[in-house]
Amino acid sequence: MSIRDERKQQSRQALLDAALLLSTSGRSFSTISLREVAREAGLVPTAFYRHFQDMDELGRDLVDHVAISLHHLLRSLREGYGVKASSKTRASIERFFVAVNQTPRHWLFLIAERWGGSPVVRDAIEREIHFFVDDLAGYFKKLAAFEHVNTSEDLRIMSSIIINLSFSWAMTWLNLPQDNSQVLAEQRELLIQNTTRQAQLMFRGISNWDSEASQK
Amino acid sequence: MSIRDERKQQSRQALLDAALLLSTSGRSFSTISLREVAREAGLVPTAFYRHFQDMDELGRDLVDHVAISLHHLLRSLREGYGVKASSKTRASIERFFVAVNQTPRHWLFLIAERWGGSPVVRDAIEREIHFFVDDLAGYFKKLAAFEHVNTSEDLRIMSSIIINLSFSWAMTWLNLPQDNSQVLAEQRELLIQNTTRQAQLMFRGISNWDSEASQK
DNA sequence: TAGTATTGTGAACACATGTACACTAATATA
DNA sequence: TATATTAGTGTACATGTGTTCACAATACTA
Repeated sequence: MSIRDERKQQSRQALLDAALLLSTSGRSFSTISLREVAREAGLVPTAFYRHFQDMDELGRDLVDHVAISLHHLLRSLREGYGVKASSKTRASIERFFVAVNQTPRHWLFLIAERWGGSPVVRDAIEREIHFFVDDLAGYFKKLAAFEHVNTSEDLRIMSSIIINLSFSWAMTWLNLPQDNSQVLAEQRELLIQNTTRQAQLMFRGISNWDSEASQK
Repeated sequence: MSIRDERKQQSRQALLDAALLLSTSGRSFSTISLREVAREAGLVPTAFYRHFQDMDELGRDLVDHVAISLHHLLRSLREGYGVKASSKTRASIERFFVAVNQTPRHWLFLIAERWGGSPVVRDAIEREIHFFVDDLAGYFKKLAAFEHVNTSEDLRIMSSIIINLSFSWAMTWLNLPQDNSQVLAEQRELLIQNTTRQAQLMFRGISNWDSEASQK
């Protein structure tokens, strides 16, 4: 890559980072302005147009960026799961929250903007979530615990439940008070227990599933 | 109530209605302006201040308004459920979607703004959802299907799963294309089937729940 | 090395916003 | 009936916005 292209990529990334930062610091994507993003990225407002046509295009690309990152993270989460097989549910939940802590702003952005104020971003996110659901369903297909689930439609349904619920979990986790006091540790422990039981309930439903009986 | 107070209430309500309308027409609460709200309500911008100190206060009151409405609706949903007892899941889901259709903007507002751009509104909504969860858990306690669930903590967990999932359901429902073509009818049918199975999976988990075994 | 392409700059614009202030018209109170 | 309250009005101002345009500086290309 040429020197010029490389620097352009840097500026571009600075704009994306700035937008992510601003839209996950108590406000939302649709409330931040082009000028703010440029300022945060250390650029003059007009330079924005050298990289994106408008905030919509920035939003779309940001969704792409975030979705790819989360996709990789989710896959690595699974692999970790594969090793210990169907060990303790609690351990899986803990690993999930660690993953959320790794890139909190990505989660915040994707989940908050899923129903947020920008139609363009909303649509882009909904598409990505669809991919997530399909991907997870495909993973389930290869898992022993799901052998008794006959149709791939049922697998998609389970995948979709888990993804939607995990979004609620992630947001509740990220909404815990910021200070790292004793209170936080207690609340985290409580939330982990709570979430673990939710997951256990899910798995009870799955292992007792009967594709034929619930057909109608 | 005096004539003056009555008219004041009317204007106040007009402002609340305008805010709800604007923030559920493709945009979000944090992107609408005080002037827009006043305009939509048929008032001059400065008249806004006769009713609310700022948009934050309007937002808080709007959450109150919406939460009360949904609370009543949910309770009436339950009563309808009580009659037919644990009849078909599908019928319950259908009644749920009918309820969503009854006040779509209330659902849109509450769910979208739950993680939206206004901290004030976010907090107010989180509080209300907490009440919803407690309320539903209290209802479960009296239900035969939940007799085997020992701790009220477990009841709250189930309640919380169902509420979070139902929000996803409502949003997916409301996101279906607007035109009332043949396509819409098909997509609705598909979504109803899909959602019904999700609910059935939940109930499988609940009826096979064992409070002791999952304790740790 | 000379000329071209492109990233970033600075000034300027028309416009929308939140809010302050003095004012009007109608209702409430004495 | 005379006076006091108050919901709604109209003007005004400082500020932030998206976008345009001509320009500067630097990396690419012939």
